[in-house]
Amino acid sequence: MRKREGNKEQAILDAAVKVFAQHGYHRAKISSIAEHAKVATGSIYLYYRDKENILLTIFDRFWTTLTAELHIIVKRTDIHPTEKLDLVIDAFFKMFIANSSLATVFVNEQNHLVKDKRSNVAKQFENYLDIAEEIIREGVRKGQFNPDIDIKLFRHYIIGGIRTVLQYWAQQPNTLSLDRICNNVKYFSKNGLLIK
Amino acid sequence: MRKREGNKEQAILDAAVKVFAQHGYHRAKISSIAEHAKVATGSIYLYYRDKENILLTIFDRFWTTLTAELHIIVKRTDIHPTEKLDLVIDAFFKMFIANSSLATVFVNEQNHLVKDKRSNVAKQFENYLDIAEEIIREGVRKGQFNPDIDIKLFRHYIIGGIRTVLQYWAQQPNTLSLDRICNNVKYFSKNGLLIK
DNA sequence: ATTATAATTGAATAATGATTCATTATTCAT
DNA sequence: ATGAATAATGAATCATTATTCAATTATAAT
Repeated sequence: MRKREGNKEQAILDAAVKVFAQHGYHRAKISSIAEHAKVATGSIYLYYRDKENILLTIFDRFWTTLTAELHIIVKRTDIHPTEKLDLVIDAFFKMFIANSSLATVFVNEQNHLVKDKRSNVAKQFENYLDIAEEIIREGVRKGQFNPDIDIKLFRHYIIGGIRTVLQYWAQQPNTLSLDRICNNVKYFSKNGLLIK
Repeated sequence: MRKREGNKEQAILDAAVKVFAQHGYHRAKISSIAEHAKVATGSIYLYYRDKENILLTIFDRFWTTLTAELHIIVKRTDIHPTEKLDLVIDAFFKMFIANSSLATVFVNEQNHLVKDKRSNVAKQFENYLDIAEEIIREGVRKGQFNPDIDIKLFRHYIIGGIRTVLQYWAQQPNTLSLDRICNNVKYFSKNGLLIK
């Protein structure tokens, strides 16, 4: 027998994130991903059924990781919903600190994947939002969050806001501090623009 | 001579918005746009250089309209920055009331276009944000808006939030009231989640 | 009614790039 | 050292669609 040398599966995934970020999914060429991953074009197909499957794998891992972290945060009883919200936002940003290309791919391709309601990504995303919603409901119950807002809308709004500031950051990851962005987002979401 | 019958240019644009919304720009077929617009495939090329040019025209008109309205709002002296912000958000939503497909196209394709810094869409968008920023600065000057927030970040955040709630709406435009969404967005942006 | 001009058509072409597969290379059990 | 068995290669194939263009049709001026 022959053993697989190195972790080509991961190398392809990493390369794909870079190439997808640079050109967008549809313009990204398999041959270019192969080149970046230092494998032959055909080798890609030993690890992934097709091009779409590469993108799906990227998102699958993304949401699986994030959902696991969210679960832990939601279950905690030692902190207030306000702090939980902070932690969720932290966790979200943390995913991108080491990998700004992932932010770009997330921002640009998430929508297309979610559109297909049968896709696993759509389910994972819905599931994530449902769990996160529980934090908001807890905040409302405890009289800390405004009960009049539409929770479903708010959760979309904040995710969208984050997506876009991330993209802004990903364009110049070295001159902008993700920490600063993260803190601003926490502030916006809780306090808005007005002075109290 | 022969005259052009009907407004094919507009018909193609309208059809393209629908088809781009349904399948995304890259999967959208010129032949399908032609079919929807009730013209022959080749006729598209009498009005638009290529496929990309159709998308660019859609966005060009979108931002031109919106920027004109923004100008008027910013210049007003009879209302407070808070109310100006409301009007800007109103104007934004108004663009989509009659055309939910446009919302989807906006949400999905804007990023890709803006990525190309030389594109006119990128310039128009930057210009729009710059003008809108003036409202925030006015609010800060007048002691109504929090001076500690990062304005550039905030403007991306709110645009992103709006984009995403619009997409949420576009998925089921008949069951969700755009008015309600618009009001929530105004509230989120000004007050955030916390009870005062 | 005829002709010149421009608009329109849609089948044919061309380009692109995902996927396949015949071939070659590498590993390991014997 | 040998030869299964699997991994890897990348040029060839195939499918898809944007774009072109020769032919056709409609309009208006004469």
